[in-house]
Amino acid sequence: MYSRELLKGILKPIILKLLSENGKMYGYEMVQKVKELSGDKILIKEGSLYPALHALTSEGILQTESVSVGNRTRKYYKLTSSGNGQVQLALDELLDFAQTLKTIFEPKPVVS
Amino acid sequence: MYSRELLKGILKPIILKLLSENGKMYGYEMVQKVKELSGDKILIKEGSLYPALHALTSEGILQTESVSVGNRTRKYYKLTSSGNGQVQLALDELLDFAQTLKTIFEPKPVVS
DNA sequence: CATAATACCTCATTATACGATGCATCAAGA
DNA sequence: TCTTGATGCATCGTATAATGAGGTATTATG
Repeated sequence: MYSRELLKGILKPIILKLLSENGKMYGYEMVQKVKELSGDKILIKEGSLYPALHALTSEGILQTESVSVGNRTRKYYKLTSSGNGQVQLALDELLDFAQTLKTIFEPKPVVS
Repeated sequence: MYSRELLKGILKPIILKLLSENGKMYGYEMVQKVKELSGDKILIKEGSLYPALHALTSEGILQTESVSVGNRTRKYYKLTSSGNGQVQLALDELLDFAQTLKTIFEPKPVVS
């Protein structure tokens, strides 16, 4: 698990990335998926995820679809067409950011 | 420039990285160096930098040395011996984080 | 029968980067 | 000479987003 503040700013992009690749997912599923993708290093908390999903929905980027599974309700999220158009910019920024971090923190070889 | 929140959590590690490689630096110099290293993508603001430097100093990780340059005072920062021992963990975390981001956001090749 | 996993949710707290602001020196050009 | 931009330090209120703690309910497992 990374230090708390490092994760700021990456939650919404992660959601967008997941949905752009998988079409539709529900909250609990996203938590599991990110845990798996990150090798247990990023554990999204429900207290973070649900507010983020609601925000993206009210921004018109996501839309929901509720499905009953037995007696439980499962709420699927997917990108709106408007959301679809905005995803690539967010993902590009994150990739670029990751590359910049690598460049900065790459160990400088010791001259021997 | 990256979206504001993305930069949370990377400022102190950046400072540690700079000092571990350059021995001693002063604040203004760090701002320029990061700008250069990041290709103008990370512009550290003074309102962020100086409080961070002070915090690291009061945590015993950095120590200062004031030098007069003409009529101006320049405040150099360097790692304490205690700080030196803690640097590697922080830098490793950031490198690891950068790699995780890359893994997550790497474009998934479209199967054609 | 109890516990863990599934599945959703809200809200106060916390951490940190930023903008605005302030002060002062120095170099360069109009 | 005057003004602008760069150098160089600093403080402080604001904004933002992730978290922890709390809540409710269903389903599977031992």
